Amino acid sequence: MRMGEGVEWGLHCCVTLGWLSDEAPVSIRRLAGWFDLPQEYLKKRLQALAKAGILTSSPGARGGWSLAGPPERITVMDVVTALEGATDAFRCAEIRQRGEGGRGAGQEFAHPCGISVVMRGAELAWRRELASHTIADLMARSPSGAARARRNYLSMPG
Amino acid sequence: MRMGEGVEWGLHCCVTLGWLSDEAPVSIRRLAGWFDLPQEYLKKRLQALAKAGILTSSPGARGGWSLAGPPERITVMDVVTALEGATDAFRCAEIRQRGEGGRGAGQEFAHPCGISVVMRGAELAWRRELASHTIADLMARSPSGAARARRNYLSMPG
DNA sequence: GCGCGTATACTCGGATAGTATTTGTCCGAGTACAGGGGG
DNA sequence: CCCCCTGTACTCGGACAAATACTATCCGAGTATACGCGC
Repeated sequence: MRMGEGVEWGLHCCVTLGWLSDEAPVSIRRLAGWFDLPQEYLKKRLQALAKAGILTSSPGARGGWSLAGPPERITVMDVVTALEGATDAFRCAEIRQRGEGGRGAGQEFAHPCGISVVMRGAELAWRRELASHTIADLMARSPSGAARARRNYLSMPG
Repeated sequence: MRMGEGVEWGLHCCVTLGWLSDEAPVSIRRLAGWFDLPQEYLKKRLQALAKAGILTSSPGARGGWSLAGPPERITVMDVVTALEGATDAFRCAEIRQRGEGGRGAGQEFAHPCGISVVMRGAELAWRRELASHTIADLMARSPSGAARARRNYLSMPG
């Protein structure tokens, strides 16, 4: 069970854009250059964030990406679900109903099976934890030099 | 981010074996038949559970699988980590240190980045939740008929 | 009855193939800005 | 001076290719039980 790399990319980009929210939008080229990421694929991930309403993109020259809202209102979970999808990691295939186990099925399967209940509960705890942190939190927690360095590089002309 | 199907299989098998712990070990053929699962692949997953010390297997005729310990002492998390590996779903690739961002690196990266801290915390909450439920819990929560039906089928000769 | 050989029913582990998902790249099209030339 | 036209720097979206998981199957080998056969 693995989470895509795009999540790390997306979160770092959100933090970065949070620091530069008072400036012009930042192009993919700049963001990819800062983190040394494949530009085209990063674009795809950011597009997913835009579709979820987390980022906005402006086309044309001097266009680029910026946060769609204040960093305090974007949670880590928002980013994760935008990039990884809203479906749970554990998907109950109801194997208890298949094969011989499902033959003489009575009321037996009216209730969801305990396994999926436990799994759902665990993912809920996970989501809750992710939802309790915002981009603003991440910005505040980062070393002070990081924001400055990024301003210099990413708002530099060229 | 998706969890392998083997987790559902493994948990159902553990519950089933818990119900049959007083009987002879159960063969793969029986288990696969009960849930209608691919026999050879199920075997692989159960072997992973055996390697983790959750199941024991006995070779030879009338051999098969059984729980290695009392169901109260096997947590759902034990099963999940045995099947999915112990590594976190989120793996921090430290992209903050790459590209232009890593050029003038000072003490900046001495502390782990806030993103991985948040992610780790969330997975911890997830694991904690999984660890709080045991196979015995799942057995108790299942409809009473299920245990009976399984005894009939799986301990039946042939 | 006892011992031996054989058939049977399992597991073990490696090798391999198929499929789905993730990651990465490419290209044509649209959009905004900037600058230059003609009116 | 103003308008249009073109070049440039972006994004959008689809199509495609590569890499990596995940799922599934196959096979030779080992091991314990069951059974029958000869002694």
